[in-house]
Amino acid sequence: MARPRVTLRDVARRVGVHPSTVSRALNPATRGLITEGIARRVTRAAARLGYRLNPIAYGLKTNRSRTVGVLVPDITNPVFPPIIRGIEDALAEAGYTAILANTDNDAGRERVILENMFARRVDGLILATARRRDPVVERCIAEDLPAVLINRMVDSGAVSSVVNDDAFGVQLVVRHLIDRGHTRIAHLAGPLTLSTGNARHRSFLSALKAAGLRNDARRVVACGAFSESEGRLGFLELWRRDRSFTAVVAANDLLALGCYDAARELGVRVPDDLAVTGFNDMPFVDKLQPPLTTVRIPHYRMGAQAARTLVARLHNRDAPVEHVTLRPELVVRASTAALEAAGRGTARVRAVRSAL
Amino acid sequence: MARPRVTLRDVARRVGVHPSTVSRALNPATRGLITEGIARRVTRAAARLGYRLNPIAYGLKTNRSRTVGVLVPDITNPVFPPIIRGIEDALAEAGYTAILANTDNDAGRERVILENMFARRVDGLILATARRRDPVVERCIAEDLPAVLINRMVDSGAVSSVVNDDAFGVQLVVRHLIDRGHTRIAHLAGPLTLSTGNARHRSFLSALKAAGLRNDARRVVACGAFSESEGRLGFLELWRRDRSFTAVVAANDLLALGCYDAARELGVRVPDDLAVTGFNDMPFVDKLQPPLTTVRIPHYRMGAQAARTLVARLHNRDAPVEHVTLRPELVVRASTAALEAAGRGTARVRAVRSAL
DNA sequence: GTGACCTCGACAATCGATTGCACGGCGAGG
DNA sequence: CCTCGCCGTGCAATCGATTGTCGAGGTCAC
Repeated sequence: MARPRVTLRDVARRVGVHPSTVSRALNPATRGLITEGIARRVTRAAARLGYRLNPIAYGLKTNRSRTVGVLVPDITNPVFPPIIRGIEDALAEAGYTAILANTDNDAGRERVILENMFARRVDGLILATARRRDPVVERCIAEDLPAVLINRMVDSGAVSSVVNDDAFGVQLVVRHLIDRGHTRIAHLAGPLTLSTGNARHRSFLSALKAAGLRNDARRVVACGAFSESEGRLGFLELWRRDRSFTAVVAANDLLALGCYDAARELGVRVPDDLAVTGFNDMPFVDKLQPPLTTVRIPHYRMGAQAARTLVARLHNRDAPVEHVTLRPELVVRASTAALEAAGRGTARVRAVRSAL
Repeated sequence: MARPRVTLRDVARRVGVHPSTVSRALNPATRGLITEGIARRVTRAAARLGYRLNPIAYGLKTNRSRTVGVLVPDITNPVFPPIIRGIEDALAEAGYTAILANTDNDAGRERVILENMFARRVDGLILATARRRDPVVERCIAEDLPAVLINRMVDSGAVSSVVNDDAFGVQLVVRHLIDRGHTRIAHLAGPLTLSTGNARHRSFLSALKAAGLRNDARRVVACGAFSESEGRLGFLELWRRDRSFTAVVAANDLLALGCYDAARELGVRVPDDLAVTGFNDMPFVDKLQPPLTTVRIPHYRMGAQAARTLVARLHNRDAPVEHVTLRPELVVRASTAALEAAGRGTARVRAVRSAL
């Protein structure tokens, strides 16, 4: 039997005071208004009866739901689960609950979901879906709903965000490749409409420049999406344009996977003929053949940080906009290893090419 | 500015009727009580004003939250995201929202989370965490909270469930191996305290029996958890006991991954010396070297089905307990391919072994 | 023409909390 | 001893919906 829940009145009756007194005694912010003795008796009685605040009633009265909406493109993409765990763990700590939704990067779906979030009276939003100019973000600003972006940013910078230091990550990769003797490095960029794709692309160009390498426009292809199939197509396009590169910096692991596919089709061997790097360090990329050199992003920490930033804003409506950047680390694996040891170069690549 | 939301009273005022009339006109179940003409005017006005039911107020009054708790062990485990998507998509269709929580298989955490779910007044629970005898499930029964189990079952069968047909899946795998010429087949079982580990183990034994193969107890090892490291240890134990088997049926993909690791350490080649099969068809196991033969479980459909079962129960409190079983399919890849073609057998395995 | 019945919608209570306001009692100061 | 002020608590309104009850008005039969 669902025993009836204990309410404020029950506690009040038990102690012999008015419900409002109980409410005040139990609320840390107003507890000071109540005589210490009574407050203690209330607390004890509440504990004994097993009183729990009814969040629904609380929400109705205060118009706060202690609930946060979390929008991700697709939870099935393995970068998001750790982010989500980070968010949920940090939110739980502050007494908030997450409501998750997948947008599939579909603007229509996004609108519906957003509508639903508003209806559910979420106190704030964490968005992993932002485009560089984003209607959802603008709506949040217009409606004055606190939001924090994660993983991506909007160009205007008007909303708090927690992102990976993409520039630093790309730098790590490029330096690593140069250390391995590469000078002709191609880039398989992500969609330039996403801040990640854009930032990594720009960072790639400046990393080349910083190393004194010339930038050949033929060696950069932007993919339409962060997916394996787009990666494959992108690599084929790179290859069609010019085959003189000895390394590819893919803007994320899925694109790198596409490179593997295309390379296999073309008979190009990784890493003997070509070095490939990814970005994200998704689960299992260490199990690929060869294991993928990539950049590990602190996803869990990013999630937790985003949640904390949002909670801070929720507790203090005019906390300043904050942009947190977390440092990634390079994970070297066999897809780029032992290059100079093999003493290989263009000649070898040419041989493969003619064998096609 | 957060414009004030439109309420029932606003609509009522606009049409010139009482709020209760609006409520009834908008609720399909009670709409019949209202004259068609008024009902239409109300509907139109509501649409024009952009009225949206306030779920908080609704929840307070009806003691229903249109919210469902979803407990999974760890969203980071790649089998769960598709399940969760299935759940959320199906729930959304019925106007419900999921609240997700990760238990980490920790009973203490589970209790806290459950308490929180009760406090949030979830209308029902979907559990992917059930042990064969489970306190959470018992609590749900005691409190009369509708629940549906997914992926796992409880021994008592007292709660609805949606599971994969593990027996059928194991049968597919064993038959496939036998077709490939294997007769000495080992089994790396999961924890027997979980219904999946238990069912797959039992099915393995009966599949052997059905094929007229003898069951050698040395060829079965139960792992302590569904993890790569446990899989590795389990395989080493199998190997220590007896090396005459030519194939391993792992109870899930992570265990199979552990087999790959151990095999590599021992110098055993897959599939040339040993066939390995998994279970689940996790993302990227097709990228392993060699790609893993495994059983694909319809995770998304399971999630969706679980949600629908729960919603049915929510709409009709005495819907019968229901156990749905979904059929998996065999995905043949290189980890078991072309065995008989290689004409290999014990002799070859012996050779490898002596080479250690 | 009148009474019984039925239909439709208004009224008001309610869910469980928060919070502005009023009030009673007490201490201090004149 | 009276009054003023303040402190601590009770009172009651409120958030936005649902729903049992009641009454007004219309219809129909006698």
